[in-house]
Amino acid sequence: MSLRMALLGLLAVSGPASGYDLTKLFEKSISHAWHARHSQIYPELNKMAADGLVTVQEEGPRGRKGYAITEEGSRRLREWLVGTEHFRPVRDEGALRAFLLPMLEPPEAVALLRGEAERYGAKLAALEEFDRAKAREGKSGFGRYALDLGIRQMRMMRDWAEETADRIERDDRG
Amino acid sequence: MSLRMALLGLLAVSGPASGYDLTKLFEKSISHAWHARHSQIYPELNKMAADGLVTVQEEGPRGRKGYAITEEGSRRLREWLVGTEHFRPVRDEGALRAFLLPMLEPPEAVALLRGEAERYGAKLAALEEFDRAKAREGKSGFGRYALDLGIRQMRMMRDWAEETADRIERDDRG
DNA sequence: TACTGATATGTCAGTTTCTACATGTCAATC
DNA sequence: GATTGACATGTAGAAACTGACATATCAGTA
Repeated sequence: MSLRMALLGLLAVSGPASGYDLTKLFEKSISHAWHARHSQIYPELNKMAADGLVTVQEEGPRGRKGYAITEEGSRRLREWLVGTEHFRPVRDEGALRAFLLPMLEPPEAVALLRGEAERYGAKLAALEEFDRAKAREGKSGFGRYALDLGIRQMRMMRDWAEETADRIERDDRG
Repeated sequence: MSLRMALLGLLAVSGPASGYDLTKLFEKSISHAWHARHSQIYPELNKMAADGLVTVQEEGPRGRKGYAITEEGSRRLREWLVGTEHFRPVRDEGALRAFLLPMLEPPEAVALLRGEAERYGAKLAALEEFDRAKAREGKSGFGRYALDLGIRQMRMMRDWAEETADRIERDDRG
């Protein structure tokens, strides 16, 4: 269900798009929240078209199909959002690794954490740049709340990794 | 691989445990990072035993099997941790919903966010209590870094939901 | 003209995960 | 003695997801 809803959301927010576009949009806009490959997206779009949630609006060069969300799709998305009890549990390998840190020798753990802090910092910089670009384009308000969340997540992870590395070094020496 | 490594980590940290224990430990200690049901855990433990990563140390009442991590299991876990090239993408339905908020009318979005803020706040309180209990038991240092991360995550999500609800209300009125 | 890289869509086999079903023991209480 | 709830392990079918394979077009450039 989540993939369907993510695709409907992207179509609603960004307007009509092809499977190829959606694959890239996933990467660019919500990769820190949900992830899907083209091998999952293409079949799903076909099923969604069969179920009347999207329509093929135009056919472009290279077999391109432009999908658009339907009334039905929009209705279903809103229902799902308001509906109380989904909540697929989080799966975050980065956080899992954090839990497993005690298995390593302190210097190894510190090296791992410094590396992660760097990666999170890079991702943070990319998201902040994206945010600035959106601000310049004048796209304000509603659409940027998720981006704000992404930025907060990356900043939190970076700070945690950095501070935990510091703490381990301090405890190791102390 | 992640499930295997999570189970090895739990066995290493908490000592020998049964599938039943591990199911509850998952819930209690790393549910905000990784999740698994007993229907996934029991078969995995059997496979891990066949692969020599764990051994059945004792057989208790009601068919209980006490698993312990082996040398080989410990080695594999450390290898996996240090090895660079994993990074399963994050899947977080809460964050996905954040992205989809623009689909709702402002009052609906605000109600949704207030509800989530409350849930995150409750989870935060539970983790903080767990942390205090650990501190009282004198379990300090290394083992608590993951718990610290969990606390930061819950606080971040709660604050984001609360502040975003405020912003939407402000924008809606303004 | 040939090559390269981005665009574009698909399938398939294997792995992971979810939901539901299924079974039985032991301790405490009524 | 019967019931209840926590303990304890499993299976099976379906859905979601991954990684690799497969194919073809179009634009720009060497």
